[in-house]
Amino acid sequence: MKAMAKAEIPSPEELMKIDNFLCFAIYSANHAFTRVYKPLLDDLDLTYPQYLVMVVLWEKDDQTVGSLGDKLFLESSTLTPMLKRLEAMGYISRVRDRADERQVRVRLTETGRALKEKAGTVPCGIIEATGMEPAQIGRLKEEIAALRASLLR
Amino acid sequence: MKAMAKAEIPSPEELMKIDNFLCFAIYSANHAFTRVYKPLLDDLDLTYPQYLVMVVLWEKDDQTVGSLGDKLFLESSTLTPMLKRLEAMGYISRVRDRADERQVRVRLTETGRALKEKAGTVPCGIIEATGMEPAQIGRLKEEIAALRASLLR
DNA sequence: CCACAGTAAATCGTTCGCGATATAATCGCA
DNA sequence: TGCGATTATATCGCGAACGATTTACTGTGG
Repeated sequence: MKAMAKAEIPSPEELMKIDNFLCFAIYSANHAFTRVYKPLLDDLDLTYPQYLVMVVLWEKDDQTVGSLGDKLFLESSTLTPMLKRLEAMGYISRVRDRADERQVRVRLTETGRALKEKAGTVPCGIIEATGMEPAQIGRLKEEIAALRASLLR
Repeated sequence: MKAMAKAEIPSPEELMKIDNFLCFAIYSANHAFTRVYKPLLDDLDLTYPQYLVMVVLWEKDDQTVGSLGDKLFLESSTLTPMLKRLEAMGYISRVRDRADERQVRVRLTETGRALKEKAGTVPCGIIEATGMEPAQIGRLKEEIAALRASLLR
């Protein structure tokens, strides 16, 4: 056996190996998720980031761009073009708020709302691909969310 | 208290909430890492993905595009433009292999090699930003690497 | 009432990331 | 030998993602 799993301080050499990078594990796992999602989302004509936007809207309809950005940790410079594509596909509408014309209200269309049913099987497919138990998934998710909070602090 | 943390099967409703998505935790943590890296890498004139390429080369110089892609889980369509930028910056050279002209050998320049010293403090800055202990980081990294393996299976 | 600070989206330019495809070199085998 | 299959990289088009900036609206103090 090669590592005694003592609480040793990692040497600078070890610190510089890509396979010891937590960030790289996350970076590459993120790409892996994207690839797993691809075939599942092709049916819905959604990309993975677009799907995340739809999930947020299915959870709560009629949100501003800013509110979506807060939940997804994305900037308006990312969201605006994405939302325009979703609008062009007929899944959402984008309308200036009458009361505050600075804001744009993003709403599901009937088609967009209906898509939720069709997407119902997607999470199962993903869970299966992880090869993990729901409880384990939940635990890992919490740890990573906590990490994210630290990083954004 | 709202959740008894029993090993219940999550309801379809719960499954469709973005904050319960493991993939979203990873997606957003990845963006968070990118933002933390930005100021640390600005000194080196590297983007975060470029930095990862350099790390792999510092670990082992003189690799083919394919070998880099295997280690970073990236396609040539992603790497080729990135490597051209690193070459234009003077950090690497790209030369066709004499023995097998299909391959391109990527090598560090003197400048590129020297950059490793300057980058020495980066991992510490990142570890600090995670707010985690090295052992904890290692454990989490392993879990996510295992997840990645499952997803790519 | 109005200049001005603040806020919300949109726009622009750059870099990543991929799939599909193209190009070019090598390999296998008849 | 030579030709079809395979392999390695490059190219292209598209969709994220961001920082910096712009545009347009709101809200406030004088």
